[in-house]
Amino acid sequence: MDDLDKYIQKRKARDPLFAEGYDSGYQEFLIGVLLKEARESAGVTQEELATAIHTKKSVISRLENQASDARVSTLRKVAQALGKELVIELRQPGSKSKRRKATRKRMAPA
Amino acid sequence: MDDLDKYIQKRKARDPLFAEGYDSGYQEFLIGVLLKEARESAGVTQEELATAIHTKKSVISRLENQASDARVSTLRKVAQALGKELVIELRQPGSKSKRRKATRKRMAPA
DNA sequence: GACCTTGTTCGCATATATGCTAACTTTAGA
DNA sequence: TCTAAAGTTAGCATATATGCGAACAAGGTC
Repeated sequence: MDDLDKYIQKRKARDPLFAEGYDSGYQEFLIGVLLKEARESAGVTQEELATAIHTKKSVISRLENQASDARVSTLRKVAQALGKELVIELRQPGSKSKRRKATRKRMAPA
Repeated sequence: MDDLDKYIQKRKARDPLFAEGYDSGYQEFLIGVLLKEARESAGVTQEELATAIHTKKSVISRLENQASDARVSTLRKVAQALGKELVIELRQPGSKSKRRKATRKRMAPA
């Protein structure tokens, strides 16, 4: 899953809004990343995915990039087309595996 | 979590559409159940929850009962008001814990 | 450079969730 | 049975996601 990390770094660089959103934990962005990651690991283009769910590539791009909201049904359609299952849960905060926060090593004294 | 099971049985009885949806795995219903469960276990009324997210109790009821879709942002608001975290994942189908399918015991021979 | 594939963005139309009010139903307690 | 609290549903207005076409951008290949 290192590709995802790389992608995130890259995108943070050229997309300040994304960086802000990601760092402050806004998840709308993350869903887009999730979708993109799933699509790429499935090895399909946006257009192929779009066709599979009877829509257009512009729609997929918007889902992956625009920070906007999405309906559960939309996510489910995409997930299914990618051979995945959409899972929605309510968790006790902090109860699980948030993505590790790049533990920064202390600088060695100069 | 037996209360949930009881609720489901009860609702299946008086709501055929729900029964159909639930049994065939439609998840729109399940989200409503999830929300209701979370709210009740938090011990708040629909009206209290509604107030917390600056809306009306009718909205909460609709979320919990109507099989309709919902936006991710809406679910997140509700989750947060209940002190929960909304988690969305894409899973390999069958890779986890689907709710156990009421294993029916074989009838004893008459 | 020209070309092709893939992805992004914009603008608009349409579909549908959400916000709200009001009336009704259910449930629980006295 | 009466009452009050809690929940449900219907109808309508509004906000916003989705569907779509077209133009543009980024990358790769020749």
